[in-house]
Amino acid sequence: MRYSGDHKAQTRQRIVEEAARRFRRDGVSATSVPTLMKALDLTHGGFYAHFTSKDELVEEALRHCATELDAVTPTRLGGDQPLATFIRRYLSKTHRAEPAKGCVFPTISAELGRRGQASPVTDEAVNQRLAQIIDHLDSSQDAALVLSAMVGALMLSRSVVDPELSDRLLDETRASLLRLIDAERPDT
Amino acid sequence: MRYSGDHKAQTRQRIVEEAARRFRRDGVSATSVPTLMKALDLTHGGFYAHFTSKDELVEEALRHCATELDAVTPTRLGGDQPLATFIRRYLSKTHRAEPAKGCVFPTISAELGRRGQASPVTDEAVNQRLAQIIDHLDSSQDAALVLSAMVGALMLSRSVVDPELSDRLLDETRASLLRLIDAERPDT
DNA sequence: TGTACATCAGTGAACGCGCGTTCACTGATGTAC
DNA sequence: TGTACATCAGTGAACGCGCGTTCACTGATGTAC
Repeated sequence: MRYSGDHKAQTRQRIVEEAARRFRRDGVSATSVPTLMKALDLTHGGFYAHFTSKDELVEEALRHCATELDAVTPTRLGGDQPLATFIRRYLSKTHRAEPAKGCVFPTISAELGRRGQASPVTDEAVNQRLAQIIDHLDSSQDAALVLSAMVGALMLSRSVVDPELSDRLLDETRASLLRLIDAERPDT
Repeated sequence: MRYSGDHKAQTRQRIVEEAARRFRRDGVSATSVPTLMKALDLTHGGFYAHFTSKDELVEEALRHCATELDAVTPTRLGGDQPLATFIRRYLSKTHRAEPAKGCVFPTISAELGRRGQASPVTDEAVNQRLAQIIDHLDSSQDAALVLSAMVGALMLSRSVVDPELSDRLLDETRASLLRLIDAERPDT
């Protein structure tokens, strides 16, 4: 079949978006090319009309995740209200329940840390995004703490079996962070 | 060949320990039974004289990791000195460099969170250990924050490509945490 | 003490399976006339 | 406007590979006599 105009570009985009969802939900190595394509009602062979390898898709999907993050990240820190809102959204039960739509770091950072040795995936985009977030938060001295705690709490709350412990990790970390950033800016 | 006494138990223990190392270094699914056995100068077939399945080994290795944690975890919080020491050790460059010997949470929590759906691995031991740590820290109100931040910072510092950013995550989070727990106990 | 036998930890070929990737192909549609 | 042809996104059988697991086996050593 021949399709016209931007049909191919659209398909490519659908693959990237579905991959970005699945990489976050199931992990990179647990997401196979055949399964991914089937989910889009395509066959696995067609994949290589769009990407030269799975690794190329990984890079592109990570870039997509990093870009998507813009939507959730506070781009300006004009006061602590946006930061507090960011923390509340990040450490929400909605975010915990939907890793596929959420932040990349809690789901695939550990896997990416290992990929470095095995396969040469350049996760430049993700790294840059991480640096950017820290810089944005940097008006506060505790940027690294705030980021690390959010990522850690979300990851742990997802991995824990006991629902009570899971809630506790989420709720207590959120409360502590909000208290912390409030103490830092008592005048606003 | 026939071996006597506790030879079999010793081999089993060697398998568990090597698995615990590799699961943390490479991840659970990236560690194969044949590779694991080869590392111990054994053949893959013999594995099933010790375990009924890889999943059984996963459970046992996680139990092993949880127990090992005792060595690094502050068992008593008689003052903030032990907690401060714990934080310094946890967020050290040594710990960052050696995931195989370190804490389980930063390396396989994300993977375990997903395993829940796919395969029925009961990571009870790991869960209990997590709850215990929080309870130990609980004399401070920020137990969940402290734990989440340490786990998150270590994971992120390992996954990041830029060494400067990696150091920054480790150093700034450590500094923030030490400042935080110091502020909480100004009298000690 | 010396010999015959039973044990069973460990061996390695073989299984079915899904992976990433290749490749000859198909056939609906855009384009040329 | 109508027809012939070229295009190329997507198809699906096939590849080599490593996985988890099975199983008939081996052979050094403990035990019985």
